[in-house]
Amino acid sequence: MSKRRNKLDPAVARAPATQPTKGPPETNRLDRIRDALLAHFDVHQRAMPWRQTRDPYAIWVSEVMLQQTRVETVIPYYLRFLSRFESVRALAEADEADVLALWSGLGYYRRARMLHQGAQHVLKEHRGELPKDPDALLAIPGVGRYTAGAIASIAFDLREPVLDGNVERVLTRLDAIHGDPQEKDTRNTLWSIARSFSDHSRAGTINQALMELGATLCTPTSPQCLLCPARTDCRANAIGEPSRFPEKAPKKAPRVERWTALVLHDRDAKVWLGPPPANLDRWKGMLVPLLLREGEAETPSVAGVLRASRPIGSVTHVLTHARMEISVRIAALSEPPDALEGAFVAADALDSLAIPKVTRVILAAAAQRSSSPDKTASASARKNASSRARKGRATKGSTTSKRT
DNA sequence: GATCCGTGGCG
DNA sequence: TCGCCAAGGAT
Repeated sequence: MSKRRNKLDPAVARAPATQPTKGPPETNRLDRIRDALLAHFDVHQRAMPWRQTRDPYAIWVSEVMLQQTRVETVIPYYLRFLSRFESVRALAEADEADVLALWSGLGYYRRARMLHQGAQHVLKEHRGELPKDPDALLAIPGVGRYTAGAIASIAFDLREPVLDGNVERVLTRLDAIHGDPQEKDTRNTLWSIARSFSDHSRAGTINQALMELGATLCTPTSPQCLLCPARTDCRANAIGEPSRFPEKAPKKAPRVERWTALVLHDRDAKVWLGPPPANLDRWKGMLVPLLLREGEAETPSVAGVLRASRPIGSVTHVLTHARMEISVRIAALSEPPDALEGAFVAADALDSLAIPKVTRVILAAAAQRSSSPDKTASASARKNASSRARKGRATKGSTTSKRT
């Protein structure tokens, strides 16, 4: 009974639920909302590259990239990815490192690894052709209930529902549904309503219209109800506080992780990069500087390099569930450390490698604070570092840095 | 069912 | 400045 629920003020909650001015049954309300959504979507939908194709593979790629990621962010990645991997077979036969390289900067890198495995699954089990059957789609690595419904409805015109964050928000508002959508009962209710919406000859378009509405008008804060095609049928709007829905539980604070990053550079201004340590699965398959978690013993050879290094500052990198406080140290080395997988990499080669943002953040900090930046950073890294120095501190968004 | 996984934009 | 959160899925 400790669940937090935002009980509506009873007096407010009793407000009349709009419409039935002429007493139409609920099925007519559903039809009316669907028609209004379709008419609005047909006119106002945003242009997106994956809306110019019916290739199920392309739509699959777009749906995976769009998981927890905004449309504007995805577009350039999508175009580059499809240009490089034009088919299921091309993706399946690629090296994982190349797939991750094209995913660099997009985040949630497990999506890329699963998509790669998914392509191998489709090649082996379905001869490279995406299956239509929702259950067969669900069996593909990285494809869950949402993505299976999206591919089935958008690529194959099947009457399958989708439920993502947008649809969840739109539906809880339309029916003024209480309870955290993460709870099973509420979730089942929402899937059921989503299914009723998708039971239509234009299911794929309706699904996209629901998502588009949530992304453009029915936004989390300050929704633009006056412009909404479904405003007269929306119960949250009738109540007067649409942004009260959905009733999500507050999020927990991210844990703090303390790390030391050891930036090793050789005489040619190359920087050592290697696989992340075993206790850092988050960037598995990608390349990072030497990273040591606080409290964990280092090998003798690393300890030696660590003693020979000097501190040059710290950076903070914020992720969804963790906040990394990273002490950055640098050391000059003539040869790669023994018994360490990895290599010295030229700064201008980073763009073709599988590099997470944290690598760029650490290298930029090291380049900026190095006593001889001309030898340890590329022109672009110096530019980034100096522009950050001019601003005085934080780079965009989630990362801050400071001198020690 | 709870936790974990990246990054960028915005109010 | 900082918290919120986005076309989720796997474990």
